[in-house]
Amino acid sequence: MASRGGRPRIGQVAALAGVSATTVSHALNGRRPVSEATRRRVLDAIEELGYRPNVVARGLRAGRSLTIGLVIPDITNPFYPVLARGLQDVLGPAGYDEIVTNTNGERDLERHALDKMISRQVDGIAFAVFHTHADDLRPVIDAGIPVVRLGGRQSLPGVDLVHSDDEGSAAEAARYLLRGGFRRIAFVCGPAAEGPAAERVAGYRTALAEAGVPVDPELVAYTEFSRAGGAEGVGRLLELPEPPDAVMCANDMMAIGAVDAARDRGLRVPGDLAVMGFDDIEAASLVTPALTTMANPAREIGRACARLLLERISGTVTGPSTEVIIPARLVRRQSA
Amino acid sequence: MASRGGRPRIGQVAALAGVSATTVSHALNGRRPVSEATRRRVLDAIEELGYRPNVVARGLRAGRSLTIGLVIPDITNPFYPVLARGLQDVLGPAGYDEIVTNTNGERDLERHALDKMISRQVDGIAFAVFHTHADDLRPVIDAGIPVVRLGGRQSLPGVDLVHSDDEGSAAEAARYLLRGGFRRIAFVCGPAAEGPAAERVAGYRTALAEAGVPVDPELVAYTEFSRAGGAEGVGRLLELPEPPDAVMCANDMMAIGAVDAARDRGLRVPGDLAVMGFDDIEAASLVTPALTTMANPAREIGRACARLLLERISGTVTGPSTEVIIPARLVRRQSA
DNA sequence: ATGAAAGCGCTAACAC
DNA sequence: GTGTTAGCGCTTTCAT
Repeated sequence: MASRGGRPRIGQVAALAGVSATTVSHALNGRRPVSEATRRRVLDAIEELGYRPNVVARGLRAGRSLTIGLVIPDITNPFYPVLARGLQDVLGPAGYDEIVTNTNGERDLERHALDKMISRQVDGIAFAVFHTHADDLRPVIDAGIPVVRLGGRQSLPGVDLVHSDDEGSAAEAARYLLRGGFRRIAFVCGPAAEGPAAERVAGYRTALAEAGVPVDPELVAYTEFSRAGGAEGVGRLLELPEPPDAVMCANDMMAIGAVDAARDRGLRVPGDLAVMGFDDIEAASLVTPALTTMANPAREIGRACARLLLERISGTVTGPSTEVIIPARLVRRQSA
Repeated sequence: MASRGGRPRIGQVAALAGVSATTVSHALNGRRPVSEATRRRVLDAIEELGYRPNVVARGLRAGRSLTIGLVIPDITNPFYPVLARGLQDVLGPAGYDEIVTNTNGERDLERHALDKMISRQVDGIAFAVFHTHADDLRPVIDAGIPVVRLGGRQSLPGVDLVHSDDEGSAAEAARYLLRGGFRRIAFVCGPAAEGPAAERVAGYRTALAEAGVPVDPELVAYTEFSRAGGAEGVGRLLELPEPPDAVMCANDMMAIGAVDAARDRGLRVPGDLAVMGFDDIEAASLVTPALTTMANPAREIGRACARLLLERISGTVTGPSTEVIIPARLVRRQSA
């Protein structure tokens, strides 16, 4: 009867209260009536022994673990902690805990992490990965575990998708600049306009077109997703015969680089060149001038993901793949 | 025999391979010899069925969950993701996963999180909290779960402690400034010199004393742990009859505020006033001038914590509370 | 309103 | 080298 680590088990509580384990169980989760007197004795016994139900045993019996798995490239990347928190905002109150695994964006580790999640009997998986093919998800789907993919675009069959509204928020950013009177608005994006970057470029084009501003292809610079990349891209744009008066960057690091480049050439930001970023990383409010940017709604994405997961787990939602798109928020600061 | 969610269980593998469940088990974790031929058949059956052992059941049987709990105030605070990653660096290869809970620094939630960890049968707990008293840890200790406390100073009985070397690193920072020829070195710390702040002030004093530089009490400013606080503290210091030529700040946000204050007064950094931070947050390298700072060794702390936990779990270490102190690293950039 | 017994999926004695 | 049996701690029929 004595259990490992000296932890009391349900039988000891039952013995002390003079009832059966069954009754203790029901007193605890109220699935059938227990007389008030009995309940009191049980509760007292629990208190006295410091009993805490074994969630692992309960899970084994019930066929669910009250655990969800979060599979991400690297928790150290500032986007993911916020995402994780958003998940917990919703999952915690529902009684779920979250187990986190980093994959470094490597496909082998992603597959391995997925296997581990199955082994651990998680009730749902939130995953933000790049290299996973539909094949890799087969085992998870077959195991009947709901999966929500975070970010990315192409939805896998049987997998829900939550991501930010890249196109819409780029359009919103562009409209903000247009309202500010800027007319030669450039866009500094990554090496190739694919994935989110493509959406953002599309939104930018849409907004310009709406406003009747011609879209000059020369004003889209392809470069690296880094501070140096941003500086380099803006450097090239500023050498154009008709340089831009405003620049939208695909992320905040690039925007910081853009400010560097402007400063190096003696230009004032936003006086001579307005700069907008994307994401609203912590540093965005700390640099000088503080960055005007579109806040990446990481926390909202996490929450939406958690809600979807809970619905799938409870069977409230049963249809085919769902796609949830979360709008980004404009954060006005000094750079634009 | 068929299991939930269509997941195959060990019995099905056994049936397909024409052996007993025991043999499958041993083929899998090699605790007793299995003939090569049998092993092959088992492995083939596993492959064919896509079998993945149920870690929950295994854990129930074995009395360990291969899970450790991480209890922190808020994963959104940039220190903790790095810590979590450090833990995983060591825990992952050892087969452990990490379940993370945020407490918002509230004592009730901390207690609740600890209870949850016991219920979930975690094999160890890493916790970084403020309001937990020894009493709150009683249940965990009684349950025989190893606990390592992260940061903080006073070690609780039966609880190991890992933290950064605040005193030593403050001394190192001060020595760096002294080597740079600065002689009137100020320190901007939090509201009261308690906890880590006190250690840092002590290290600062030690280094000055070593160098034969008089320690002027006026040069220690007490203020808030924020950007505004840093600006305010430095503002006061600069109004002194003999203002400092260098300032050490208790964290990077305050250092950024210190730079603000200097700039507002037309002072150049580091020309007129050298500024040093603590922590090396991401923004430290992004602001202008980039901050010279003492890097908070969060990842190393996480690793050390994980090592300690594993040793406690395996029983390699059995003595009384251990204390591990991790040195911080000087990161030279522009501000000093 | 309460108990006894079976079983979730696995592994560790204890056989042979 | 392999199988049978019991049991980890819990919840849930099925009885009473």
